[in-house]
Amino acid sequence: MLSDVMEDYLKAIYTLQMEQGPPVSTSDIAEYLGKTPPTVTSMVGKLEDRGLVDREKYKGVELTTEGETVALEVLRHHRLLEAYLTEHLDYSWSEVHDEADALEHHISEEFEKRVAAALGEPEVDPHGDPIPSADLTPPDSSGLSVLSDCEVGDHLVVARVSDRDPAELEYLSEAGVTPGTTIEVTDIAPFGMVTVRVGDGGREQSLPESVARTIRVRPPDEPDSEEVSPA
Amino acid sequence: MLSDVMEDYLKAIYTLQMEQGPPVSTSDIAEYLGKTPPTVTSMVGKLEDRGLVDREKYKGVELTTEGETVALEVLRHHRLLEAYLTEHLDYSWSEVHDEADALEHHISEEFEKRVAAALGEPEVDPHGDPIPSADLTPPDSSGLSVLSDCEVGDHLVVARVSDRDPAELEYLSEAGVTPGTTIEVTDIAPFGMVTVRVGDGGREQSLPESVARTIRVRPPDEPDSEEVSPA
DNA sequence: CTTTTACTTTAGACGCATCTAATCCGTGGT
DNA sequence: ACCACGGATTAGATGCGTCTAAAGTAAAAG
Repeated sequence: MLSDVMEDYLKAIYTLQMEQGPPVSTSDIAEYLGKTPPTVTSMVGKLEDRGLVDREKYKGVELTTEGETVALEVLRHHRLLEAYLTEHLDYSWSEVHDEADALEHHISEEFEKRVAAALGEPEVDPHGDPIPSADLTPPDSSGLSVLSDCEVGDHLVVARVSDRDPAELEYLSEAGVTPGTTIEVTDIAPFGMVTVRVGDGGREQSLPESVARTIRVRPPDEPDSEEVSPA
Repeated sequence: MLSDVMEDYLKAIYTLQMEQGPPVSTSDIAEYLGKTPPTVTSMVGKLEDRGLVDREKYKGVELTTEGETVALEVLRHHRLLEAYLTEHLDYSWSEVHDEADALEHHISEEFEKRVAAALGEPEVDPHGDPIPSADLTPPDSSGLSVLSDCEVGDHLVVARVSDRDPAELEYLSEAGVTPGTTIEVTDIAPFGMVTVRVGDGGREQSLPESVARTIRVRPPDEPDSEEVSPA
């Protein structure tokens, strides 16, 4: 049996691996989880003993296949819950993350099944993050770029936004920058401030670099026309 | 902040107080929670330090008003969850208890509100147990008797059944003995085996004393008819 | 009134997750 | 090559919740 805490570490390592690629450093995990580095070292040792991570001392850590499977299971719970809360309990985009974090370790397989069924086996959560399938094969995230890496004139579709900061989500929701929305980059100012035109003829919206960095985008569906519609 | 475990103890003490009246013994709590008596002594000491229980050494323990409020909050979560799972996620009567036990400590006040709203502010859970109101005033449970204390010829309405044993619930569900059902006691055999006629002209069903002891009944709605019940 | 018995509490230990303080790599700068 | 500095690990302590074994108490039985 794995503790909630271990699951949190595995989820954190998975997320950091997605963002930066392996290996993941002790201090990055510590910062992500709000723990001190010695605490992380100690926990990572236990995860290694259980075969959930591979580790090279003083270097970093990487999930084993088994560890990744656990992380995907937790992430599936998390994202199904986010979707369910949004869809059936009238939660807004920005409220679901903390609730899902609290519940994800405590739902049964049965609950997971029923929630997935009630939602019609969804493939993405409200933030655009892919929901791992029931068989826990790693979702494919290729073909996405980070908004802050794009260039003026790019026509894009918002694929995902980070679910970690409710204030940011509130802001993006106001701005109309939600998964599936078409945007055009109209300006990139100093310090990475990105200005985009939202929707087909919509308003312009400037996003600080710290926000643009957390937004993932993909090319529009029909690459040969001017502006296209989202998925 | 109270730990999950402390909440479990308070809930257990509350339940035992309802069943047996205060004070509640160390060993009863231990048995109810599946812990050893020394563990309970130790935990009860901590609850006392926090002002959640009153205790007299070697005698027993009783909830303070504050402790009772916490217990009612947890119970409200538990029973709302049971109702929600049954109503909206297609759970059966016998499956909901464990799931609710796992989730009751981890839902937010917001979640509680939305679930209650989705259900239309229900007053009882699927087992007939009263759901404490949002202001956490103690529910009134007077007017109920235990089926095993009733007599042959009594006409009764099933008010509540215990939610703790899924197998028993399965059995009662089969037997048609569910909250709201009218029954008539037709026989009481040695060792407390109670036989009842279920529904108006329905079949007869024998219930072992261990089961009859967990069923709470009330008199039928019109008290001026044939037979009425004991205290 | 004494003894037995059942139950409760104290004593002492353990594993988990965490921290602070101290020590230990490894690498980039000179 | 050397060394300094940033990041990682070890050392050691703490609080929680749990256990077993030993000691204590209260109430029933004699």
